[in-house]
Amino acid sequence: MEIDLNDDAVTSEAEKSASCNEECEKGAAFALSSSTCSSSGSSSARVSSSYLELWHACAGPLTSLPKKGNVVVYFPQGHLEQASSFSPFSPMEMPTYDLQPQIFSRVVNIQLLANKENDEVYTQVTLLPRAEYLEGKELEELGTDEEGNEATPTKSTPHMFCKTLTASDTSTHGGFSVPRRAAEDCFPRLDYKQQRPSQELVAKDLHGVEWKFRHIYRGQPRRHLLTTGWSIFVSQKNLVSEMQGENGELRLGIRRAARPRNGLPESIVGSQSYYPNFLSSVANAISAKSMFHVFYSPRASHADFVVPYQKYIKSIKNPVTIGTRFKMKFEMDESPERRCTSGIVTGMSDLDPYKWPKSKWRCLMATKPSFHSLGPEVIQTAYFPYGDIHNAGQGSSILCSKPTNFQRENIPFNTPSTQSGIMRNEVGRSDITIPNEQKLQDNISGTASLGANMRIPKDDNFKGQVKACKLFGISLSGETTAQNLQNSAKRSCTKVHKQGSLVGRAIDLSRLSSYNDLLIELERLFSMEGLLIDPNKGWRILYTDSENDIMVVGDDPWHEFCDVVSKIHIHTQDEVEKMTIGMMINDDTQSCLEQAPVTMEASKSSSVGQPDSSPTVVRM
Amino acid sequence: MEIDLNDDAVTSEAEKSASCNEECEKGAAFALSSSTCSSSGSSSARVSSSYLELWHACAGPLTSLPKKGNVVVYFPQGHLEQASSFSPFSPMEMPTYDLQPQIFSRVVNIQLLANKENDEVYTQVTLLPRAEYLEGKELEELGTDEEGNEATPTKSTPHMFCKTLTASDTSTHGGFSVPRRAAEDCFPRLDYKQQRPSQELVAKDLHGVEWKFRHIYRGQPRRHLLTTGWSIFVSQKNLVSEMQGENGELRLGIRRAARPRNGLPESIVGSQSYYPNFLSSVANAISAKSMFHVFYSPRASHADFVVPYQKYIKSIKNPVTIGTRFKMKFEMDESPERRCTSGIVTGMSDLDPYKWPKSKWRCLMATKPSFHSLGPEVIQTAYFPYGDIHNAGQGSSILCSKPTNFQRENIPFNTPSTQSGIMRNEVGRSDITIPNEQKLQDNISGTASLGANMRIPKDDNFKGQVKACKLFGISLSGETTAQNLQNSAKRSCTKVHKQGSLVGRAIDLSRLSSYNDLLIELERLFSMEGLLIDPNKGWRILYTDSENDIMVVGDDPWHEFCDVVSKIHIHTQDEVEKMTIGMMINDDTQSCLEQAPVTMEASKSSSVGQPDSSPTVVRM
DNA sequence: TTGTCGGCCAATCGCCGACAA
DNA sequence: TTGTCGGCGATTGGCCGACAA
Repeated sequence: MEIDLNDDAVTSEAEKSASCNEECEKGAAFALSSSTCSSSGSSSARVSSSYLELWHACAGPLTSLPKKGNVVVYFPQGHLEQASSFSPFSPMEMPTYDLQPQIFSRVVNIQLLANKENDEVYTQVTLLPRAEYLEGKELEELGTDEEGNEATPTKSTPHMFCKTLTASDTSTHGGFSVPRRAAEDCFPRLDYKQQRPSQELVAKDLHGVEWKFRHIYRGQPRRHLLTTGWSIFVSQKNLVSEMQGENGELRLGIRRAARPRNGLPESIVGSQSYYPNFLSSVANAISAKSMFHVFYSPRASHADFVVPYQKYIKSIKNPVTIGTRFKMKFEMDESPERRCTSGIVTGMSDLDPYKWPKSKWRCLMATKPSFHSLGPEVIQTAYFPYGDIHNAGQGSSILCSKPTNFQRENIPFNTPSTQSGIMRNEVGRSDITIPNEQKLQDNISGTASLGANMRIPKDDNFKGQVKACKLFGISLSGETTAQNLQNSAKRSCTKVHKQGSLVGRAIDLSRLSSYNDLLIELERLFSMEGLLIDPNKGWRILYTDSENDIMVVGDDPWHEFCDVVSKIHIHTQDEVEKMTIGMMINDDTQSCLEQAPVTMEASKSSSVGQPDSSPTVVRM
Repeated sequence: MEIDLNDDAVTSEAEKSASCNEECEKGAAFALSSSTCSSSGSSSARVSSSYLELWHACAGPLTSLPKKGNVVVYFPQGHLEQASSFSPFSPMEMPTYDLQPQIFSRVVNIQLLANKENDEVYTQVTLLPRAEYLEGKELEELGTDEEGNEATPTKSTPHMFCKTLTASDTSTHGGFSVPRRAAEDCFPRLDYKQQRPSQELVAKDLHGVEWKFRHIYRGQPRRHLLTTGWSIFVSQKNLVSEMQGENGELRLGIRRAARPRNGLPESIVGSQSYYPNFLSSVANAISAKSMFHVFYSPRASHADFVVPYQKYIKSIKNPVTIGTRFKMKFEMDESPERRCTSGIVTGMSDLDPYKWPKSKWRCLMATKPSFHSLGPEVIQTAYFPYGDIHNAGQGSSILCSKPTNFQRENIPFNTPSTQSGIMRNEVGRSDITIPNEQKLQDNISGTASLGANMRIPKDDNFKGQVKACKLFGISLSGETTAQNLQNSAKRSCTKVHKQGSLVGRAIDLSRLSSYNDLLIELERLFSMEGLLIDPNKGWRILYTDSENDIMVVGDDPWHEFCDVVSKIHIHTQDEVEKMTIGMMINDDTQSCLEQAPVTMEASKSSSVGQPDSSPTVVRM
């Protein structure tokens, strides 16, 4: 845990602020400012700069937000993805109201908020759909004033310090030891002529709640301490606290070392999980040309589903192609250092061509890596920080070289630009594994890995409908395969629902040994003899997996399918096509299906010391 | 705050239980039971009886709930009313999707839950819209089995005591003083030969969390005390606690003196407040003939918007007319006594004739009085316990005399029976005030009153649309009325409903060992010898599982079926086909509908060692 | 029968400088 | 410069019976 101290009165040490942001990846921020405006509610139109800085200090250095008035692209698919991760409903049960995969909107408002339950920061973004923005719209027409114009704090952030809380700081035995420079820069000056100079500090947290501390300068040698009041703060904030200052008083913020499980308040999570139809408010807003709200937790690991329009257009115009090298930075939960990883894009596809054809969601962009549901030993999924992919040379650590000729097998590179993209990779569905290159922490028994693999289609039944190619990934150390312990199957049978029928059946997969067995058994259960085996009869079989994703039956190896399936669905082809709004089935897309394998090969590590973990190249 | 103590092992003192419920209007319930089944999750199909009793103890004596399988009337208007009370959106902004004001549904499931934030009880009701129930449907067609068939605890509730916590009980200075009778009835017997006999008690709260207490008998004179562990419980539960017992252990529940501001968890409140379109899920469910969920907090003051169908029909057929005298009971926040009030109906109207024409919401029924937002001095609004209005002579305190000639002003009495009803009264809109008649508490500066007034239409613009007359009420106070504890079965049996029969049966699956046994038993129960075994006789057996899915009986291994089944349904083949939403694609596919399920033939179990995992063969 | 209190012992809190990394 | 610790006084926790309502 760390602490930031910021004094608005001093604005000269930009580099200090920057380095602080660097260090404050996990911890608490403590800041002091000297402005005198009254305490501002979160709904107040004017948000003080120190509140802004505090919020960003808590959010972490990787968080950037659009500004009011910016045009952004909203991805309902991504929103749905976030919602369904909390919801008992599968995405299949969440109607999409025929929403377009990309919704161009203007940011009417953006509120920087904090979860009262755990002080985690989050935002409420108010969007006004603007149908007049089209994908083809030229950048010139929009001007470039919005370029990179995100609501990040200014570099000229004044005094602010970070300190990782020590055991002594958080124990009940004593108070908080204030680094000397921090106290001198950020606290009112004490009268050092006294034997034990002291004063009372009053600080506000992100909720506006005041905290009082006794600040004393004592000991031999002398040092600054926060004594009375500190222990209460530690316990109330659950042992992890940050502090910020504002409004002539101190301000407190919190950023915990570990990624939050619940970045959003339960009340908001519930709003998306208890009612599977939350997207209808978006549909309503679009038809009524009115606003809608989106909640987003930058600290939680969900991918950004609101993306600046400029970056979106840039990505469209500069599609990532197979073979593109990349590097990405990310934050580790348990380690103070920033890690980097790199790799090569090996494939692209639509994530869900049924419901969201032509969606650019996660195809042209992605976000921070998602580790929250995993132990430190295993990293399953890697996303890309969307903006940074194309920000090479702008201080970003993401490097985008031209596509190389790196290739393997006979994978064609003819990727339609409208469909190209970077796909996430999931270890759980892998056929191959990438060697680990780096341990994340010595004291962790397992080693962490950024898994990366590819799912290989083995069934031609769905040819032309699924562009099944996946991408790659990268591993860092430790090779523990993700085990789905979540097979909470109290039942030995898997439920099967047939479209149109409220009555489900159940089937014991352990008694079957192949997909063929499954088809025969399903045909028998539903008296559909011959109808499922033959794809021309118009039936399709899908399933919901352990992550609530709707998948096509037959892609995975049989035993892996059995491990992850939670429910099987029998649908008519017509119904499946309804999920596939206007998707073109042609040779171009089909070709992707036929390319199978994937192999990857670890490249040499360029790392020195350790900070930036070695890049890994994956190729197909 | 009060405490209930309940010992399942003793079931003989019904009157004690009743008086306990009487006293426990506010406080905590503490109960001890001796059953030995393992801790049950809230999603478990079988809920222990002590959990049920604890829940009801926490909910308070006025809470009654429909049972699974009951037909109810769902009022989206009332639901919207509840939602908008939390929401930043006005009801006007919440689309109603052209829902009918009354939606007839069958209760598929009802879960008794508790708010983890504050232990307040609430329920999740799963409803399946049943369009075939019409307002005009005769009671006779439905039979009377559902009459008063609410899921309230039985009269035979065993040992349970109530105690209002004293200052000493909740201070940090000491422990909890257990009333002697309570300790003797509900706690394991101590060895009184010892000088200071003591033992450790373990209790579970509604969330299944265990709490341990040292129970000691000491002092001069001797008394029972809970010492070690008590103060932690007090602080964790925020100074107000109740306790209940179950499963061979103690159980803890909480019912606070004051009505909760947040009966529902924030996550659920948020789901209705952040998204103004939550009713769309209802609309979707109706069009898809699928289920939807309703959350309801009996302790919060919202009016019931799910009402038993029978009571609804009764109210329709016996409309309250202007001049009807009534009496109603209600709970006071600050006073342990039950209060009664009485009055005369002076007018009726549609509450919102614009959005909800012909709505019976609150016109034919109403609920507990709503005081939560008011100080003790003024009681503004009075609702009627819907069911009791017509329950005169059944132990209810509501008396319904014939309409008197009571009238006031020149309010016309021409009330169409289809529109007549009792309207709530709101002081805020009153033109006249009814004198207060009784102080509720001497130490309250103001006097309590059940405000009662009348709103007089002053604008003829709405003539013919708004029958604006209101009613009023009179404060009585101090009058304790009889308690009507509805008995309902806490069943070890699984209910079976046969299509076309309003009378359900129950079957003890633990006495059966195979599907074959089940079929034979079902045939015997319903005098259907030979009809179920033979699939060609046109009958099908379905069941509702713990996840509320409707499944075919026979697919799962027998013991797993027993674990997850919550209700068994015997349907005709025709009816099952109706559940299949017409999806004619071609003749081929149609064929599978006609054959549908189901016959099963339980094979002999070949298992050794695992008796119940017998394979089951199903053929069609 | 039980609510409140004084007595009293133990545990913890939390402020201090010493000391050393 | 600052993390940890021993010392130690103050506070609180919490068990006991006395006493009286």
